[in-house]
Amino acid sequence: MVQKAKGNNAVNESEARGNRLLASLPTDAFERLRVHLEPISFSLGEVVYESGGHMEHVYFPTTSHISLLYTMIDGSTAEMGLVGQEGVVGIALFMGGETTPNRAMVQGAGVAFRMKAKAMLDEFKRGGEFQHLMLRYTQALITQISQTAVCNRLHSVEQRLCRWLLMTHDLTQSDELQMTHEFISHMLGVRREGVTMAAQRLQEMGMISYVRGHIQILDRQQLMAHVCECYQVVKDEHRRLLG
Amino acid sequence: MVQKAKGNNAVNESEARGNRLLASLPTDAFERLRVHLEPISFSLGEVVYESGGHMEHVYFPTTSHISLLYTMIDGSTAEMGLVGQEGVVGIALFMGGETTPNRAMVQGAGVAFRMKAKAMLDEFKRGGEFQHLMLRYTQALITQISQTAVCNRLHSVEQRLCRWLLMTHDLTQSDELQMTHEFISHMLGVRREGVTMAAQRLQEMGMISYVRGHIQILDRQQLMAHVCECYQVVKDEHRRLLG
DNA sequence: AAACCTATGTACGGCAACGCACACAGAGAT
DNA sequence: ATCTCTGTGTGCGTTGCCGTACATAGGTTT
Repeated sequence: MVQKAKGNNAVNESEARGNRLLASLPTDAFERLRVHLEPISFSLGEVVYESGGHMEHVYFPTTSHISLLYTMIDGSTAEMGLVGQEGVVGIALFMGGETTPNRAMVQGAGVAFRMKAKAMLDEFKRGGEFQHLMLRYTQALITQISQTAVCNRLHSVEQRLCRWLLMTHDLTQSDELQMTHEFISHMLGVRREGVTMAAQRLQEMGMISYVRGHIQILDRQQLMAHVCECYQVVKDEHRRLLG
Repeated sequence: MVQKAKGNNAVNESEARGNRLLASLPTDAFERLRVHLEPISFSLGEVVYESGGHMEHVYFPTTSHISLLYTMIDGSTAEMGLVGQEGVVGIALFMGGETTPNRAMVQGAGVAFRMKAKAMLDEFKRGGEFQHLMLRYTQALITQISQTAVCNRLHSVEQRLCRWLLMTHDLTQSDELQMTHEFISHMLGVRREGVTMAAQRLQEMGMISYVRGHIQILDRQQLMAHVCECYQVVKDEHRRLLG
């Protein structure tokens, strides 16, 4: 579940730079952080942070991606944000809150680099490029969450499924996503049957094809044409902030 | 619409400290900012920031409160957050984004203190208590937006109306809110008729009473019993972060 | 007091999504 | 080869909210 790096303390640079935030750091900042980075292998469904729980690390995903979820008292859930190689999990640590009232769960198996909170904070407090980058990313995440709020209110399950597939595809190297309708339903905050019906329609239109937990993205262009504006808004804002 | 302070440059301290963030500042930080503060009187419906527009100031509301809204291409709107005396409008300026893709609109007429972006940034970059406070507030706002995302997905118009009334009441000194069903419908992202129906039910249950743009909060306890958990989650998290 | 505007009330058909129940099928286990 | 589990398909009736249309009632203007 949690696998440490092989022998030496310093981590492979080009691997760690697979995370876009780490990749954007100037050499000196990266070198300071490097010794504190530790690769981790995440498996699907693993809980990275529990709601309100103590956070010991921040995580910079490279090939993995992580959902930010809220769970209601009655057990129903909905996703508010999605973090992959373009971001970092654990912003509450530098924002000063230490915890958040939501859960972070692995949505795509893969690798992330983690760092102890203190090491991260030391660099953050220098006030240089690292701080800048973390804050700009946080703003991009705010846009994502905001757009999710509005999208949840105004758009159909089918449109939201398109958006979710596109976002997930952006974080995945292959065209095949490993996830069941059931899993997606918890992310979108709808019934499993609702996902099945929407997925059927997308399949009929030739955008995707699926069997038992494997979804193939067949026609990204068509998905883009079918999705609500929310997808592009978040994408554009991310590009504007972090280029 | 925009009224400047009377004679002297420095603003009345106890008035400006009506904003809870300014109130929490240590004396030295407050004194540095003080000369840059300027009182403004906002009227209902006024647009503070346009989506994607240039931001020249940050605003610290005291008696006013401001909605953060997103407007879709087709003109439909929904609120993602609400800022009053406990917060600040314009976080994008210190987060490094300079603008945001959403609009800020006055939802309750009243006063705010504004400050030029540069003056604010100079203090922010000192890395002291002001920076700390702004970041912690931003985290509280993230919680509010996140909870709105989830609430929009999982709760009924009636529950969301309760939440909205309670939040607005918290930012208002009186028990009377000045707003029409139409206005509220744009905030909740539903039809005007939907608000009318929900408001009727709350009135029948004795929680509120209303006539033509005036809503009286009659029984806060009952509203609290009727609202979804989202209200308390946001409230608690805010207290934890900024207590 | 009449005219007018704005805010709220009411009604009707329609649809998307819900909750529940159960059938069927792919994939691994015995 | 059969069993079992998990994932997907389908069919109800129900409900919450939508879109539209129009009626009534406070307030304001003339």
